[in-house]
Amino acid sequence: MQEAVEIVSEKGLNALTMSTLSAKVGVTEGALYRHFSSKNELIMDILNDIFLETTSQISEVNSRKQPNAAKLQQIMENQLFIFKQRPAIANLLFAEEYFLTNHDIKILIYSIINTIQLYIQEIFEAGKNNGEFKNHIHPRHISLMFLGTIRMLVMNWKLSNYQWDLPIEGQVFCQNLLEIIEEKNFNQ
Amino acid sequence: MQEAVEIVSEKGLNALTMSTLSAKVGVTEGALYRHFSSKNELIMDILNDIFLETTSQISEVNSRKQPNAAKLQQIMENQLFIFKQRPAIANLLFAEEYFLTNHDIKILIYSIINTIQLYIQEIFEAGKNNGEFKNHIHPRHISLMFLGTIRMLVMNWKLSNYQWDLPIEGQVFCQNLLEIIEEKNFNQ
DNA sequence: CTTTTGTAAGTAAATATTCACATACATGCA
DNA sequence: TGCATGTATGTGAATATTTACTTACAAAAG
Repeated sequence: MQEAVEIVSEKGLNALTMSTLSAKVGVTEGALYRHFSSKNELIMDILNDIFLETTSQISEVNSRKQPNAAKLQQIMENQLFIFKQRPAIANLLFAEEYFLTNHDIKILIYSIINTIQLYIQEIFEAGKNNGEFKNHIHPRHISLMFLGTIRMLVMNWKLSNYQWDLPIEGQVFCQNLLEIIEEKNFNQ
Repeated sequence: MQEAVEIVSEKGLNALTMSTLSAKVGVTEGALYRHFSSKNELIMDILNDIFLETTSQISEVNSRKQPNAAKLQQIMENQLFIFKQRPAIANLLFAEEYFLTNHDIKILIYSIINTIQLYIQEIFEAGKNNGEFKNHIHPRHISLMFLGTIRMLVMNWKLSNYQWDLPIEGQVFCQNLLEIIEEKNFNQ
């Protein structure tokens, strides 16, 4: 699974075939089928790992006692750091088109993104309730914009051939968003 | 080209093969090669059409004499309406992964998205300069968030099996964003 | 001795692309 | 009008390659 993620990171999802994977691992294709009944199962296992890793990281950040603005900044930083180190994860999470034909994978990606969005949404909700953020923001909308920003950043970063630092740029964006929605006279 | 777009709209980018396309058009595969030297050329021709259509529409909206907020709303509405009617266009524009291996197509998609973002950015810039939007927004950041929101909306819409109306939901999001950045005491 | 894990060599289907050949049709010429 | 010629457009069959996956058999390990 690690080698598979590496292939996707380096050469994109299309380069991940049972043939290239077996070559990279150093076994025959048949050997792969001893461990994964199909290529889809392999991908779904990887997606499940990503799911667990991501949600555990977000909920860890969420459990810390600190302003909600700080939580959001840390989540974006963590997430972009992961994408920076293993771009494959962005490829897989945002490749809904690629799996349009496969119902199971579509459902899985859907639930992953949905879960992440709900986490973010709750943070905005909490910040709105304790007066940290302005009262007229809509947590559901802002959280989707938050994720959309991450996605667009990653896409631009890739299209620019990784010429700038993803996490740093992400911090700038996050600060800008927070500036707009933060209540000026808020004190913890 | 129209039939190709339809295939992508209905069954995704992976379903677009010279075989399926020729079957849909009602000719043989060889006939397709009388008009397009390769599959990539076909896709690039389609992308170029999308490019022209999109930018002409945006600049038409931009030339109207009206508040910048209204321009943004109209652009989002137009764009989501196009995506609603021909989801393929979203597939193609946002399929950077798919074309990771093809340099020409990557460059083309890059320039399309870049151009669109610059248009949006200019509108935010104008709104900032004439006091319509708050002074501390960053046009480059906001425009990227604007596009990210559109993209995320389209993705959610697809993953939800088109269960809600895309343009209407887009309007709600747009109004929310504008509420946050609009200067309250602004009068044209 | 049984289960796990591997190999080598296949499979059928799909892929983009090409080729020799056929038809349709407009234009130019007698 | 009647005929030749060139070009655009199509056919049908074949190409080599790649794809995910399978099967018969062997080694290894507990």
